[in-house]
Amino acid sequence: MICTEDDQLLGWKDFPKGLKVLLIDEDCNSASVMRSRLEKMDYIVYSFCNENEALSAISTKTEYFHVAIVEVTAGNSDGVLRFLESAKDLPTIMTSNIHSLSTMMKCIALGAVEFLQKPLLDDKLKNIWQHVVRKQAFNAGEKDVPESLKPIKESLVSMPQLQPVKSAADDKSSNETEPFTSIPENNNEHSSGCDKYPAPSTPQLKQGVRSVDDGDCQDHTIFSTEQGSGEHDGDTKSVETIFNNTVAEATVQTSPPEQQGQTILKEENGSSPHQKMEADIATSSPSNDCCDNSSSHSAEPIKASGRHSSGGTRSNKKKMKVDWSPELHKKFVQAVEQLGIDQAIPSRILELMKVEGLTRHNIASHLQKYRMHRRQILPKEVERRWPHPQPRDSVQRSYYPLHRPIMTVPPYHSNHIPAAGQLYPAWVPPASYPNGLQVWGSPYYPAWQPADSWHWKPHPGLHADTWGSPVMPPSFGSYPPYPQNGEVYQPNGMQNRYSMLEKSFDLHPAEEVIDKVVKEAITKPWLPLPLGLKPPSTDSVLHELSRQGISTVPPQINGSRCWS
DNA sequence: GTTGGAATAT
DNA sequence: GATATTCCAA
Repeated sequence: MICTEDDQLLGWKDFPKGLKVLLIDEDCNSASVMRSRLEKMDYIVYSFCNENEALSAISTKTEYFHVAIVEVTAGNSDGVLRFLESAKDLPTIMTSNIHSLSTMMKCIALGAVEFLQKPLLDDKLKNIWQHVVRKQAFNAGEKDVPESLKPIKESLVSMPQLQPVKSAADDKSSNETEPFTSIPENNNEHSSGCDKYPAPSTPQLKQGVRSVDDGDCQDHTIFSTEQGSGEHDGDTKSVETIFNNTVAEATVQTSPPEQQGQTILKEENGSSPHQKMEADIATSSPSNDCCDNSSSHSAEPIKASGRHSSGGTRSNKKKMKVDWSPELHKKFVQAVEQLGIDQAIPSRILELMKVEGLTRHNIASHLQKYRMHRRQILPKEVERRWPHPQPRDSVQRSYYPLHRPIMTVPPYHSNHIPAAGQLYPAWVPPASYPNGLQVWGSPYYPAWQPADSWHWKPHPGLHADTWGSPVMPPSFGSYPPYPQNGEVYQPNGMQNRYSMLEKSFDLHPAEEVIDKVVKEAITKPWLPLPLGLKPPSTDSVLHELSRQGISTVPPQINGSRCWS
């Protein structure tokens, strides 16, 4: 998986055969045993009886060592520690019969890559090469990297696939046969059963890659928990936030200011783009000042949280959860108001909001909540303003413009869309807005209030005189106080013309309205004629139409589609 | 097939 | 409670 043909060790066939191991063991017998075991594994062993000899050999550079194995005894710990300090660049594995946590900690703290308790298993010895690869691959400078190992570093560093947890079987089946391809394999073993091969399991303070290992382990655990027993199928983009935080933290804490930690961190961030996005937005949102000009919205990613990235190549079933921050909600409200609440449908709201990543479904869901809030709040306001007895049902449904009486929208001006905040001043001055009308989100959105103060007529029939020319057909008086959906609200083509009509009635004389309607009918003869005019008005329209040469009208005009 | 809206699930 | 998802009608 992680290694391709190109990643092969150049000039190092059968790696790790020939790896040079510096062995320090004061016990000659133990040393010879260890040597023979290592040599069976095709390592080249240089054994020393004490640290000084070894350090001398290192300093004189008579030989290059890839890895050191140092026996720690009760009596030589000082020397061992000294060795560790002096040979920081050499991956050093401690072995010992003693079980002293403090000694282990000291060694590890001083840079030992691993502390192995004796007796040593073959597997552990066999895998010591991993420390070499790791050390070389993630060493800060290139200077210490043998030419033969540089390909390893490059391949490892550039390999986000290091993170995912895949089954060992996968790796084995798909990997090349090059020895170092077993790095992830071993890590997999490590992560899928963290103690199966404990060899490279010691926390490695000097090398960021350790956090990858740990991350693997944690990742696996957390991820499994998150996803259930099932199907994370190696999708690294699905890693939960907690995983990223954990890894990032571990990386930062354990990595020296070298590059490897940062590299890993980048990879982690990259594996969860939405998280970065969230962070970015979270910091930028307070400065959002787009409320002043609702028409100048610029596409803006949403702050979203969730376990999956929306941009993942894999089909993540779960969408990210939209966080309707005040700013986002403000945009929403502005869009709704800009559209006019009767035109505020998810798709249009979505267009106006211009928020990247937001979907129609998100809008619809939010709109649903929005309306519910309105539904809860408006009755109170309505009750306050219109203390007339009225059917409860009507009040409850009045939140929705389709059910409200006509004339709740500003005068129609051909293409003018009133800006938010300018919607209904003619009816109720802002000063008269009740303080108690702190509706959903209103603290954030002054422009919201007018929209909330729908001063619709609870009884159009009763108050028609108050609001200008009635627009109900003659039979309307016998109707329920509130037009049902599909009555006042004209579906399809009827809607525009009619809403235009209704929008015009409050301020425009009937004749002017008729003119508008006539013009509309002329320019868009395919649309049905509006209903809702009083007979004289309708007659006037029809007369004007015939005068203009339009003699036929859609059947709806005479039919009873809306009013019967 | 798309959309909006309500109901329901998470 | 907030949001996503599902269902259904248009």
